[in-house]
Amino acid sequence: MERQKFADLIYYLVSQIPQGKVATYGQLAFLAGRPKCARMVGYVLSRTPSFLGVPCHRVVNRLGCTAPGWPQQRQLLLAEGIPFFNEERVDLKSCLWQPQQEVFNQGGK
DNA sequence: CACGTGACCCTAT
DNA sequence: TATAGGGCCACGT
Repeated sequence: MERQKFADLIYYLVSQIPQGKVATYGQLAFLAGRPKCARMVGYVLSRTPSFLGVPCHRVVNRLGCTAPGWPQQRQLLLAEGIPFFNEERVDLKSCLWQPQQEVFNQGGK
């Protein structure tokens, strides 16, 4: 089941997003080896059972907009200290997760 | 099988 | 930064 593997990978990647940081759908799609499947990432996350404990609230679109129809996401992000420009947008400039940082950490920078 | 939809993204203006 | 148009992929009808 490629799709299930894709979903698992997305869940894994999202779970790696540190608190106080956010990632974009395109970013996750790229990391999952499917740069053109940002929509799939959104689809997968939209159907992610809460019992999996995946912090999907740390995922926003490339403009920093929170998911439509899910106002709670904003509160969750605010609770982690993520600054908002307005009701729908976060300040990606200062909160965007940069996976390479993790690589550097592991490599012993 | 065709068509519409969606928690998206890229390029051009 | 905002809008408009096109592309992508999986799913439901």
